[in-house]
Amino acid sequence: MASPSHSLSLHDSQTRQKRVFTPIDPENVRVYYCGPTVYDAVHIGNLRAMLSADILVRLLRCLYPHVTFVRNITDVDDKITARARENGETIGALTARTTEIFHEDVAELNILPPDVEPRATHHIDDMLAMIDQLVASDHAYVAEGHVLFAVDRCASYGALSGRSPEDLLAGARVEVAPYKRHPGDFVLWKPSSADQPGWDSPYGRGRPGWHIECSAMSRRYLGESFDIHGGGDDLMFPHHENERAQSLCCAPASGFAHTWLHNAMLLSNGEKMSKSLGNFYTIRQVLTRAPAEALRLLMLGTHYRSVLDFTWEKLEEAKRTLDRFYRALERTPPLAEVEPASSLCAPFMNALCDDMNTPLALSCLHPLADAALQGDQAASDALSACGRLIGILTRSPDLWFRSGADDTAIEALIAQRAEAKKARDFTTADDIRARLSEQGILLEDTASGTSWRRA
RNA sequence: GGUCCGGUGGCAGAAUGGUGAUGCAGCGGACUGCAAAUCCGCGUACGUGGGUUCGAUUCCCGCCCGGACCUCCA
Repeated sequence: MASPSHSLSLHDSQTRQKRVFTPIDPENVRVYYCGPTVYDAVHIGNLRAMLSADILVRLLRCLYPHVTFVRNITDVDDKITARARENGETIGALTARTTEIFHEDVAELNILPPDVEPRATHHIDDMLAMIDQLVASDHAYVAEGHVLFAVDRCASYGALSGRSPEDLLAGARVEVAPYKRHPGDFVLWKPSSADQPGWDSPYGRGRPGWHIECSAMSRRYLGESFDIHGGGDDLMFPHHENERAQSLCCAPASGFAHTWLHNAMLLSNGEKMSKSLGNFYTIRQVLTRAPAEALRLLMLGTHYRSVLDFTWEKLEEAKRTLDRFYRALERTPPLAEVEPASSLCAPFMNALCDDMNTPLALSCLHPLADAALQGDQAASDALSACGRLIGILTRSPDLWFRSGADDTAIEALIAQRAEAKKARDFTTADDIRARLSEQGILLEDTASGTSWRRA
């Protein structure tokens, strides 16, 4: 663990203030993030929330002895039902397949798995128990086979997203169903037809509404109150607002999530990256242009609460930055088992502890790389430790610079070129270098000989 | 229409009521057969109009511009 002198501040979306983070139970910090709905591969915009959570959890693990991180999988949803029908596959096959792709994608970005990854379909009983409770306490009502949450029975409804139930009518995009008492009321349980997934319940065969799953699963694994709940900005309303209302009405004194974290959106050409606009990239598309580690660094180069406009230029720049960092680590290899407690890491840690200011933290890495390039062992150790803390610089420089190339053939050409150089036949030498360059192999002559790397 | 966030050098991107980080790109130099890498040095910015203040990029108000949300969303 890092020195206890680092105190973590986080910006809480509900109070819109940066506050010193104080865990409910310092022995077990509890975090919940909303995970994906598994009907399709995620795009790199979706991964931003996963990465924000990853940085948060990695940091918390430095500061506290134990962290429980829960991130759900939504595997029941009308989009899933529709997609499975389009694809001519079963819902189970679709959700299993896309969950696997999701796991591969987050692993590519070096996003660590959560401690618990509950699936909605495994917690229908928990959801129904909560729905029963809400109906019994008159926070919800049954109408035409639906169970609806009554927003006007929750005094603080709207407190998270900063809107009143009346405000919500202004947008006029609410579904005004005749069975709703208030247009803002939302579904906890809805009836399923024979060709829709459904579970038996006191309200008939049906399926859960979107929001209840997170209330049920966070309660199951983290309790009625926990430390941090996070997700993308676009989840703040309605998803988190509704989740909060459900949970608080079940446990009014709990406070539910003490801190809410919302990351801003990833843009593409100045607009939110989204499936519907078609302006998205998957991680596989990125991998054709740069290692996933470059994408990770790119994303960390903007604060999580600021919008980030994705461009290929930024990806290239991130890759070059990693080239330099890895070169520093190659020049002065870090000693094993270094801890981020070194005083050299203090500016970096302070930046991270200030509401996860990753851009500022990254700027602290450059002087370390400069020093490591000059042979400074402590700087190299610190660079490696800081990098690992945020999930970069985890591989060997050799792997970074030279993986996937045919080193035998390259070494042979380098030997040929060395002969040519010895004979001062620079035309041949330059020709060999040019040929390798076309294959993306870059030669570097040094006093001790020629080394190569992938460009 | 409602709610909220933002506008910083060529680009990206932080901090800050008082000499404005960092990176990339650019320019000059060292090194090199030439490169690459590395090293040294240099330049350029607070959307706009007011206000508060000894002093504003920072705080407040108006305006302009951009983005997000307003029951699909990371």
